[in-house]
This record gives sequence, structure tokens and C-alpha cells, in this order.
Amino acid sequence: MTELLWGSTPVPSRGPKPAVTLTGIAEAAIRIADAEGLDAVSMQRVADDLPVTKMALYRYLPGKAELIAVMTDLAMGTPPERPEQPWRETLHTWSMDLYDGFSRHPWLLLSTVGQRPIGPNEMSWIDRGIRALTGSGLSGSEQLDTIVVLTGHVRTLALQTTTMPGGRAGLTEEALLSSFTAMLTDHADRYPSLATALQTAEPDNQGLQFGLERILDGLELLITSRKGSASGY
Amino acid sequence: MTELLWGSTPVPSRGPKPAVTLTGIAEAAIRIADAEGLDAVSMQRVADDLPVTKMALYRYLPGKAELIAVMTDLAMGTPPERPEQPWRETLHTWSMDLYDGFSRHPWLLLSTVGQRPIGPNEMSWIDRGIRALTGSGLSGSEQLDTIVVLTGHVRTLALQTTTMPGGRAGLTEEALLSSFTAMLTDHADRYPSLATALQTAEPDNQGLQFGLERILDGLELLITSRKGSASGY
DNA sequence: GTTAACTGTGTCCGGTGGACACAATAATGT
DNA sequence: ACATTATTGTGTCCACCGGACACAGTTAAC
Repeated sequence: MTELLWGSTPVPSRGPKPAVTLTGIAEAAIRIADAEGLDAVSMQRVADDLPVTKMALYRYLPGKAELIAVMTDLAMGTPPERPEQPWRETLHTWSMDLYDGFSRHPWLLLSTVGQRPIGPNEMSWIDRGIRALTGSGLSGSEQLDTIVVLTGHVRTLALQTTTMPGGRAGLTEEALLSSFTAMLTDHADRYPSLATALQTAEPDNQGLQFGLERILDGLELLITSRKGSASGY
Repeated sequence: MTELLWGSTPVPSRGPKPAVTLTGIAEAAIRIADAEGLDAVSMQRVADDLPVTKMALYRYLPGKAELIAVMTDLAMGTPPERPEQPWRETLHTWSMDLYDGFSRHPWLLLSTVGQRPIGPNEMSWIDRGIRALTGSGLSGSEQLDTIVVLTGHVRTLALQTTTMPGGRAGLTEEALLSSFTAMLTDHADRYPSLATALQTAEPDNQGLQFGLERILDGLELLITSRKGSASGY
């Protein structure tokens, strides 16, 4: 599977011209997933959108898992270019860019779950994030862990707020709040702390920003403490 | 679907005794998911482990989605009782408890993705988390957002480190690191920042702790600033 | 004892991912 | 020009999935 994501297509010489390309297949799959959700992406459905039959797809892909992997990396794309800025601002916009990516292709939240090979585009996202932290004084592991925390938070919030065509997921914070409150009217006694918290809760849709600021605050604390103690290090 | 999770079973009077119970079905499904992964949980497979046929299950559940919902809430359980402590310590152990839960039932990471009804047990986890923040000076929304950040982080790390029987997911941090490095030996020039970060990276498996401390640090910063400015509020 | 409510079963359907044999095509070596 | 051969495209088949539905079996209430 790794070859499909990273390797170059070894243009064939003999035989009939291929009717489609790997990228073409992935693009068709992306169109379907965008419009009808990831569940709608089946080999048959993809083939229907191309001048080819279902089984012909297996000439380009070993199986569906590989299709998902390829379309995932393709849809992820590369992070947009941004002007140079201090690490905190850079990571902030980087996170927002990532969030936008998930908003554009909500099914990415489903296809990027579980063990899977990492494609070149996904790798470039990581690289860009790390770049913001070079010279921060953080160790390599800490830089990587930072990216993990940020992507995790962005994923979580995107999962809660984004609407998916396939029906799965997608609640605004208001809807989430109201469904909570509805559930609690019957069982307020079982969840006293949650009940009182909901009374003073406003649907501000600020979950993404809130968590982001907390994480960046905590990070800043660590970085400045490092800078302060070890000067020439 | 909500009734199944929250409502009580309206014990039937007439007719033959039910051969199984809803909880029994859910427990069987949990056993299968624990041993063979969530994908192995099919109506047929569950029925095979019980003294009923596949279609009999539909007498207890409208469909598979409901089965997943019920078994998810059941496997989630209630958070373990912990002695009273300051909010930071409480949230820390709460997060670790949650992580343990995901480790025990890795498929929860897959079944808790997307829009779905929230069960009573899951609700109790939220309530317990919120409880730690009562009296912290944070607003209801902020308390909820805090729980979101923490669960998100725990989920992310559990997803990366836990091994799933179904084959999906499950890399130790070492394995992740080595696969990264392997990928980069060929494309170090494309990802310069990541490459240098990996050189100084050690597989310490500290991702969970690192992120947790950052988040809690950021939170503490907010809480103390609130306490300092508005005294009697 | 009859009735009515409820549980359990067998059959059928469309859809899925995929194996495999086979037909069509086109560039190559002679 | 022609036969060779690698490669692509197709049709058929399979097991499995979730689920609809009609029907048989069981048991408590009247």
C-alpha cells in the first residue's frame, strides 16, 4: 500500500491504454464522499462515475482500503502557505487551516481513524506544524507531541461541529447543548454537576478557540520556562 | 433509540419467556468486539454466541446501530470512585481512568465516532469531569469545553497507542516513530523540519502525559487569573 | 379452553468487497 | 507485415452483510 501513496506510477509500455488513472479514481471517490458521505463510496459506485467497470478498478488498487488511503491523502492536500510569524500565531492559523480542511471534507474524520499508512500530503502537514517549533527549545519528542495534541483537538471539535452528508455526526454546539438539556430534564438528579453547568452554559460555539488557547497557553508556559532556565542551551 | 439506552424494559406479560435479554446481547457483542474487533460484530456473529438466531435479535433491537449504541454505553461503564482532591489532580486521574477504559475496550474509539445518542454511563463520565470544576470560577460553557478538550486528547492518544484486535490502529510510540523515520529516509529533503525533529526524538511514550500537562497548565493559568481579578464574583 | 400477545425462525432481497478466468488491445521483436 | 506478449477491461461467481416479512411456536390472561 505504501507504494501507491509514495511511489511513482511505472508507466506501462505494452497493452491497451489505461482508461483511467489512479488520481482520477481517487478524485471520483472524493466527489462521492463529499456529496454523499464516506459510506456511499463503494467500488461499484466509484466505477459508475467512471468509464470503467467495478472490477477494472482492481487493476489500479489492491482493494478498498488502499482507495480510502489514496483519496484521504489527496483530499488532505498540502497546508496553505502562510507568512512567517511567531510560533504561537503560526500554530494557531495552522490549526485553523487544518480545521478548514476537515470542514471541506468531513469524511476525513472517519477515514483517518485507525492504523493506516501516512501519505506524503499528511506528512507535509506535520512538517509544517513542526517547522513552527524549530528553535523553540523543545525537544524533538516534545515537538511531535505538540502536533499530536493540536491535531487531536482540531479533530475532536471538527467531529462535533461538522455536518456529514452521510448522516453521521454534525451537531452545532447549540444542538448539542439542547439535546443535553433535554436529556437532563428527566435525570437532573443523577447528574447534578452537569445540570448546574448547563444552566450557566451559553451556546457560543467557542469550543475550538477555548481549547486551542488553553493548549497554546500551556505550551507557552513550558517554552518560556525553558528559555528562562537554560540560556545558552 | 433513546428509549433503549435510557428507558426501562417494560417486562412483557403474555407470550413465551424471552430467551435472552438486551444486556445479555450487548455483553455478547462486547465479548466479540474485545476479542476480534468491532468489525467482527455482526448480527449473525452475535446470534451465534447466544441461544437465538440472527433475526430473533431484532425483537430486542431495531437494528445494528442501536446494538452498537447499547454495547458502547455498557462498556463505557461508570467512572471509578476517587477520593476528593483539588481540581487539577482530579481531572488528571479522571483522564487516566478514561484512557484505561479505552485501553480495555479499544473498539470504543471507533464506536464513539459520529453522531449518536449519549447513554447514561457516558453522561456520568461527563458529570464526574464537570464536578471537578465546580467552584473553579469557570462558566458552564468553559467547563464543558474543558471536558471536550480532555476527552479529545485522551481519545487521540488512545487511538495512537492502543492495539485493536481487528487489525485497525494500534502502534506504540516506538513503532510510530520508526515507521516515520523509515518513511523519511527516502524523503528527508521534502520534510526538513520533521526530519530534524525526529533526529532528537526519543520513543518515550509520553505523549499522553505531555499533552495532559500542557492542557492542565493552560487551564490553571485561566483559573488563577479569574480568581485574581474577580474576588467576590 | 379459547384468545391474544409475544417470542423465535426461515426465507428472501439488494448490496458489499473480492477471486478468477477470459476477452480485448496495442506496443514490441522478428 | 506478423506473431508474441504484457497489460487492461469484463462477466460471472461467491460469502457475507443488514434487514423485511410472513409464519410458527409458546404462554399468560380472560
